[in-house]
Amino acid sequence: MDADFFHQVYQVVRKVPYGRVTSYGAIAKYLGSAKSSRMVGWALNKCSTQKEYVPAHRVLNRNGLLTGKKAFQGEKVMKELLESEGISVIDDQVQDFKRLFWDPSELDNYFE
DNA sequence: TGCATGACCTGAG
DNA sequence: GCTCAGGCCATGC
Repeated sequence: MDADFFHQVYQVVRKVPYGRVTSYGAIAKYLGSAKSSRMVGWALNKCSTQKEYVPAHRVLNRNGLLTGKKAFQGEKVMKELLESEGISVIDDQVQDFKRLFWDPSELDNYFE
């Protein structure tokens, strides 16, 4: 059972569609702990310790800002990854973030 | 054991 | 509309 808050974050992030991005708050809220949005960041910070790869580059803050780029191997890696998916990133700011935003609640269709 | 910090969000002034 | 403060849980010294 993936009762672990961290593990749940990883699962949700892994299910983020290609070319889409989500926010820490959305994940936290989806997990039922909107106030614990900080933990989402911590979870992703440890994502490197996980065996399974976690597309943390698709997770941004509420403003669509690449706040966690520092946690990556290279600060530009996150930008490269996003651009590689067709997402425009300017000054660590995702363009059309509102449009590319993907809410985890849509997973309810696949979950049960 | 206790204080401080961290990839944040929400509410109130 | 913008700014300040509070809150959440976990990790580090």
